[in-house]
Order: sequence, then C-alpha cells, then structure tokens
Amino acid sequence: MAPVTPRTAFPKVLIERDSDSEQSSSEEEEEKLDEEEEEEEVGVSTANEKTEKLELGSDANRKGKAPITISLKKVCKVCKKPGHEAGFKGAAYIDCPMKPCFLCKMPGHTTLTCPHRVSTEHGVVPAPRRKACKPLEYVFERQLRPSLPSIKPKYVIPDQVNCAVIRYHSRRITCLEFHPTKNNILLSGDKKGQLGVWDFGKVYEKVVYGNIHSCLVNNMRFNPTNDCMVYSASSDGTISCTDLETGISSSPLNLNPDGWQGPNTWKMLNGMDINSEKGLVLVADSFGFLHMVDIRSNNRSGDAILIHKKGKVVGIHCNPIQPDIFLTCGNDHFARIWDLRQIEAGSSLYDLKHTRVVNSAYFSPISGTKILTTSQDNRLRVWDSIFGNVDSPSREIVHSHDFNRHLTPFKAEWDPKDPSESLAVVGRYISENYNGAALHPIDFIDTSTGQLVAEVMDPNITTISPVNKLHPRDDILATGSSRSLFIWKPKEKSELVEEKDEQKIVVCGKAEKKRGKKNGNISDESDDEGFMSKSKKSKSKKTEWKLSRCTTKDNR
DNA sequence: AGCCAATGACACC
DNA sequence: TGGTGTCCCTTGGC
Repeated sequence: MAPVTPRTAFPKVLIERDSDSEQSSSEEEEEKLDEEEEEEEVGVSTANEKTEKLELGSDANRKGKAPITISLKKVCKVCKKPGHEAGFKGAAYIDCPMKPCFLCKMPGHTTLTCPHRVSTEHGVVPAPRRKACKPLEYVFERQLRPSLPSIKPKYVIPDQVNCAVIRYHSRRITCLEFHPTKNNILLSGDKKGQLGVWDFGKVYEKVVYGNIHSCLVNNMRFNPTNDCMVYSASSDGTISCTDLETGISSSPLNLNPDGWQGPNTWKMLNGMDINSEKGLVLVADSFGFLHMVDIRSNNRSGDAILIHKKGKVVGIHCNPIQPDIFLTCGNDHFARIWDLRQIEAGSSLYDLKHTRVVNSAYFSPISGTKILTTSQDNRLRVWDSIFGNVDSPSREIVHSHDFNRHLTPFKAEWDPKDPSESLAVVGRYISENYNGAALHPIDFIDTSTGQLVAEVMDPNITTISPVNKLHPRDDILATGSSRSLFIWKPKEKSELVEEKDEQKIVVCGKAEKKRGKKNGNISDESDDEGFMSKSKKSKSKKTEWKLSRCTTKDNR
C-alpha cells in the first residue's frame, strides 16, 4: 500500500455515505480521499435522505479553505444523481431515466420501453416501422406479431459462424472488402494501417501487410482492370496501390508530403470509390475536398474540389449504372449527389439533409436508383427513388448504431445479391440479453418496410461488430469485430458442426507469439481459454466452437 | 478486479 | 468562430 501522506494544507473534506452502506475503516477512507481529492463534489445529497457526514482534514479548515464535500452514496454514473443507477445489471443494461432514450433519442422513456426497440420476448421480431410510433399501432403490432404464423423468410441469412480468425489484427478492424473474382479472399484494414489478406476457404492462409499505411485504413477498392491491385485510403493522407501477391505498394496520392505539421494541416482520407468507366479513383479528405487519381497513369488528376464545407467527407459511392453520378456524405450532416461531368464547388445535384453526421451513403447495388444512409442520429434513411422527390427520405428506420469514438463508425450496406434491392446489413450498438449474455447482434433489415428480418449473433462474439460486408456472389457475411474476423454462412450451408471443422478457428496474437513461428497445435490452452472467458457477461451455452485443437499456419 | 488510455463529435461560451 | 470540456452499453492491457 502506498503511504498516506498527511495533507495539512488541504481544505476541510466532508464525506457523505448512505447510512445503510457498510462502514469502512478510517484507513480506507483516507485511501478514498486520496483518489477523489480533485473531485469537488461527487453526488448531491437531499434533505430527506439519510446520509452520514465524516469530516477530515480539520487542520486545513483552520486555515480557512472552503469545505469540500465527497459523497460515497451511490449515484448514477450517467447523470451523477442519486436514487437510481445506470449500467449493466447482469446482461441487461439499465438506462438513466434522466436522459433521452438511448435508442430513438426522444425524451420521456428509456430503451426498455422505447416503441422502436426490438422486442426480446419473441426472439426475432420485426422492428416497427417509422409510423409505428403511434401507440395504438404499436400495441397492435406487438400483439399480432407473435400469433402470426412464421413464414419462411425469402432472404437467405448467413446466421452461423463458419470460420474465424481471432485477434487477427493488432488493432480494431476498420474496413472489409471481398475479392472481386476469388470467392474465398477477404481483405481487411485496421486502425494501425495494416492490410490483411485472408483465404477463409483454407482458413490458415493469411497474410498481414504492415508497411502500407501508418494509421487507419478507411476504405479499400480493387482496380477494376487488374484484380491483383488494390487501392486503399488512409488517415495518413495517402492512397496506396498495393500488389496483393507481393505486398509492394506505391502511393499515387500523398496529402501530407511534409509530414506532421500539427492537426490543423494534417489531412486524412476517408471516403473512396472508383469510377471504372473513366478509370478514376475518387477520394475525399478530412477538410472536405475531393481528389482524383488516374488509374492508368497512377497519378493525380485535376485539382481538389471542395464538396463538403464543414470538414470530413466520410463516404463516396459511384452509381453502379451511371458511374459519373456519385454520392458523398460527411460531417456537415449532408449526403450529396454529384455529376462528375460538371463538378465544381457547390455544384451538387441534390443535398440530402440529416440531423447528424452521415456515416455512409450508398446507391442500391443493381439499379442504383435507391439510396441508403446511416446517420449518427440512430436512423437509417431510405430514398426509394432518386428520380422522385428527394427532399425527404421515403423512410427513417430507428436503429441503434450510435457514434462512439472507440468504435469504427457503423455503416448499413445493401445486400448486393438481393434482386429486390431491399435487404441491408448493419451491426447493432445496443446489447440485448440473450439467455443471460449481453450480445450485440448484426441486423438484417428490410429497408422497404423497416422490418428486422434477422438478427445474427454468437455467444462467443461479445464485442460490437460495426464492420460488416456481404459477399457479392455467395451467401456469406464477413464481420469485423474488434480485432477479429468472422465468416458467417447460412445454417444449412455451414459445415462447422462437423467434427473435422473444429480446426476452422484460428487464434492469433499472444498464443501465436508464444509458439513463435512454429506451426502445429496450440499447446497453451490457457490463452484460448482466455479468449473464451473474456465473455464474462455471457452465461449462455457456447457454440460448438472448439478452440483447443485449432491449428495455425502463417505464411509471413 | 479495477484503472487507464486511445480519441471524435458536439455543445457551450 | 475557435477553444475547451464532456461524454450512455468500448476494448485491451497492465
């Protein structure tokens, strides 16, 4: 224990505590005082609450310093007021009643009673439509749903983890991209700037390139004329063009040629897409400017154009049918539609207003006539036709995907295989109690109705999964959750239940380091146990994942 | 088990 | 308008 130094010059301190709480020894009190010495007042006491006040540091009081009150009563960690407590109670999170609903952001109720909340009572229950906030309709919806016969969903949902690389990256995963022709290759970018290439068909075949970027890889796109080459946009301000076979990369664009000159000049690249017709990489920076790179010459093309005035542009998407038409979104709370043939500052065709930052905006994958946006106001917005009135969205779908500075921003993405262009996938921030486990599912939403088609989860995945990508041809979902990657397949197609496939989970990180570069079985089971036991909130039955016999091979 | 750091949006002045 | 303080369900490491 650290020695407790007497604080003679410290002002008088009052400690309040609940009268029914346990008394601690004076030594402990002094420790607590030590920890909270900077706190002026923690918690507020009211007259009708029984509190016990302890006085410390009377020495200081004599010197005339103002008394400081420290309350040891239990207060809400959110609003700092007594009488209630926010936080996890087991696997269920109790909201602070003093704050607006964490889900829909409206005051007067909490997420537990929010009409937009996905019901936990019946497993997969459709999320109500926007208009279902009318109490009557909501009640009808809730009462009718469970009694309706279950209809076989028309969508094929990859709902079972087929294989995984645990702690594959050394920092959290920021983006994913499937190979355009090789069905089993998944690219992943992380916060550290590393680029992973994983053959999830062979599972053990994985490479991580660590020298391409120095920080966050925000977006990756394959060269449309050479699927060996991939472009990546990074917060280090560069576009890299990497040969996946060799890992050799070039930088056709570098917005920080003079290195770090402070935050006011450091440019970051977020949104990126490729206009395959013109052979142009479109990329936008954190100061709102659009830059272009010619694929043939691998050089800059034209000047930077201001497209979002208030800072960062986070997303760019070229229309699949008419690539000259492209969509951008950014920190200025707008998604904007542009025509590349007549582009200059302020020349956007349409401006789609949002109330918060727009994390992503995508044209529908086949016809390119719909738009899906994800905004930090916890709403997905759908425009059913860009030819109609685009002044307001056709639908707003309340969905939990809050901004958190420690998470990769959530982006709802279309299923590229859905001919009706209605299915979208997006991770969920808020957790639910699934048999005693607090899990964050990945949601499949019918954007034409707002209904939740499916929520997929696994008791072993206790971290939030903000990064999700649906395979362009196969019924496969790739998920980036923290540092791990998961491949989901539909239950009927998943072979994981079979004994031989116990080796489909590859553990990286510590376990790998301990083993050095040697291949073979992981002998140190405790590390694997470490991963399994990380799901401390999880009390439900683990899936048939068996980590103890997994084998890794690293071709680095 | 408990603390800490990393670090983006935004409200407020 | 720019500086600053605050922040609700994070995650991993020590």
